[in-house]
Amino acid sequence: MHKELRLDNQICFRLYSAARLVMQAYTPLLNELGITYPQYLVLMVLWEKDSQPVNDIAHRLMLETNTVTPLLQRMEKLGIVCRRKGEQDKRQQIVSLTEKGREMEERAFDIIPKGMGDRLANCPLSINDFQHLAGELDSVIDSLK
Amino acid sequence: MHKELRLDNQICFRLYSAARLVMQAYTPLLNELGITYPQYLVLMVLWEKDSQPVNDIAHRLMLETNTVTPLLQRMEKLGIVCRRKGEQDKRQQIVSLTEKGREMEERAFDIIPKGMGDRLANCPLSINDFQHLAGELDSVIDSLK
DNA sequence: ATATTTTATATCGTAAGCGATTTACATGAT
DNA sequence: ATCATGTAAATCGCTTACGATATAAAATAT
Repeated sequence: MHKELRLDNQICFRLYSAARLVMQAYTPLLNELGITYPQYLVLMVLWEKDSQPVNDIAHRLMLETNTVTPLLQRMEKLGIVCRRKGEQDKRQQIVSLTEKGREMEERAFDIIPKGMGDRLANCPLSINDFQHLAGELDSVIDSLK
Repeated sequence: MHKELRLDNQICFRLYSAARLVMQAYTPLLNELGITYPQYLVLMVLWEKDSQPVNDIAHRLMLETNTVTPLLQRMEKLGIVCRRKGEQDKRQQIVSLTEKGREMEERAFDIIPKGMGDRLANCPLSINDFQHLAGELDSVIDSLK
């Protein structure tokens, strides 16, 4: 029985569980908008800067294009983004928000921050703790990406 | 442009990315054992306590049985666990390690801790930082599960 | 004892993720 | 200019996740 191999000693299991549980907390809120968490991530990327090629979106999210392409195809079906061939580089697909996608930012702003605040109300961590956590996660991310 | 909706301000995106990147770091190591990360989690549960019903494994991993059942079916095909009906309660499936599954603990011990240590060598966090991170993640997990 | 409800697991459908390969276009080399 | 190399997306196959539903056995109610 090796203590290194005990579940309770695994930082990765904690990351894996925390990520899943936080995504689950988002789910009912995102359902009101009719989107999933990864779709919400794509929207945040596009709200920040509209009309980007698939590759840029994938890099920003640290995902492969073979994950992002089908994601964008589903979002196109939902009518929240549109895709068109790049003009200088015809290999690219430039992804842009539709009017519906743009309008979702206000709705998200009304629903998500408050909703997540409520869900994390009984979490004992302070704003400071969360900032600290963010920094530590950034260290892990930077050293692995 | 709402700063609350910026990707950089999202603790959840960090958790999601860190979890994926750490799993990716495990992948080449687990490939040597011929298993995936969730399968490794199941093995850790069974190495700790062999012969458990599906429900107990699912609870330990905070997963639903409809995730764990197919996972166990694949592991059975790989010959690392076996499943048999519960004797007192015939609804249960008792999952046990095979000889192959039991032997994998030593191989995992030879490969995983050292391999992950190497991969995180350039991560600036100390042992103390990791313990602190573990505590903060536990707070998030406890308040959401 | 029989009917109702709960519980344990399995099945189905859909959306991610990701390794491997393919296709179309662009870029650089000769 | 032609050919080789590189790059952007897309496609394929497989494994998670998870909501919803089904099925069988157990527990409870009447």
